[in-house]
Amino acid sequence: MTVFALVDGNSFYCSCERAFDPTLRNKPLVVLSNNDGCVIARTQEAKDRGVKMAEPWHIASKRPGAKDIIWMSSNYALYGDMSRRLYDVLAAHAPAVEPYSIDEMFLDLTGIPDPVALAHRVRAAARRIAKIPTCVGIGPTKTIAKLANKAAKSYRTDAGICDLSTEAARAATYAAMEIGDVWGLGPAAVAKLARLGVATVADFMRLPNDEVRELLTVTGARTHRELSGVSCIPFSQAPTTRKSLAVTRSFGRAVTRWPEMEQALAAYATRAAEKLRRHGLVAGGVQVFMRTNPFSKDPRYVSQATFGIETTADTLVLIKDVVRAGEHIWRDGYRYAKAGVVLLDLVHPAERPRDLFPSTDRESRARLMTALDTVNLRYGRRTLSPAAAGIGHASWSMRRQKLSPQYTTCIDEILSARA
DNA sequence: TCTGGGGTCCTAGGACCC
DNA sequence: TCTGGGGTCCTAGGACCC
Repeated sequence: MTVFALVDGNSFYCSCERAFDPTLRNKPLVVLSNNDGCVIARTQEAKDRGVKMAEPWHIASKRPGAKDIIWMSSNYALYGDMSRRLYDVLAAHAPAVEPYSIDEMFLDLTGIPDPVALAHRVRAAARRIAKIPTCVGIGPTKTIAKLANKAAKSYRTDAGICDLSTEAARAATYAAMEIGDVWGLGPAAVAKLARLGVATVADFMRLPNDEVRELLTVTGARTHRELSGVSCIPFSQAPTTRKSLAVTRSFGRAVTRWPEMEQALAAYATRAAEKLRRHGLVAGGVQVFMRTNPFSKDPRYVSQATFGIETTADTLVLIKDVVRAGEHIWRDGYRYAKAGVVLLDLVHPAERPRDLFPSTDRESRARLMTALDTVNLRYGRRTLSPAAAGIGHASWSMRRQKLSPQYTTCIDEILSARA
């Protein structure tokens, strides 16, 4: 039986700022996004004053009661550094750590005699050494650990730790938690479930898995299984290579002339190429997009172009290609609010993708398909062969699946089944 | 007036192939 | 008149995450 913990830095960006400026303690504080547009972190004191996550600051700051809130521009170099400190503290206490985001890390506590005691030690050390207050959620799957973390945050009396390892603990908590609190179920899923009268996690668990799959596709079904205690999202310490990389910006002022857009795209392409080299990767494709402001009443226009590039392309060639693609999708007469450059299909230059589908005789291919079906079903995915599943037509993209990390984790299993 | 900047995965459907 | 079945590759778009 697996045991996972999710450690989450409370109001992480704000806590980082407080670590370096103790006068900010006990004060309402928010950290804003680039251009100081939106609120991306809030202390409890700021939450108490009604500031919402991702709210435009020009709205939130005007509310009565928000006058004493201190705001800061974001400092990602600092937050990245603090994140590494937090990682070091966790790695010193737990057998395995998987960073999930800048402020969240999963621990694999399988086989640890007293996970809750360890969680207490981790929290104390994180506060003492990294100066970051944290909450810890514990459960047999990542989704349950995430939910436990949420619960630990909600019930502030609870010492910042919530353990949902046992069925009994889950039964009590699920009835009290809204379905929207579940990792993986967003607004669209919540709306669909509401139509079935599903409001709490307990309601959700009363639905059969097949029905969930029908309603929310394979991802929803996987979440459902995870909540029932079956671990479907594997723990992995090895950092995965990123698959894409983007440089996008909202313009401070609407762009209406091509030369301005051209300059912006050239700058984005340059930054993207820098990032690419910093990671030691090469790209197989590029996407260029531009759009008008979706919040405005102005005529709307959204367009993007995707094209392949030689992985050896240097920055100047990339800029030229990006600008040419941008010119292609540019239309006069619109007020552009945002544009970006995305590099796709990133790989390490030396890396050769493993060939899962060697051209073989009919019979061994059929055996491979059967093996894939088995594995896919176990991981809550739609089965590979549409014919085998009685589904009308093939919409299954082999390429996508090959690149999917979850698929990769099953490679050995598949290959051994094939043998 | 002012509404972030990144990411991942899944589904659908068209073009094309044998 | 009948109009397959199994596949690849690509684009577009939705949904979700932090």
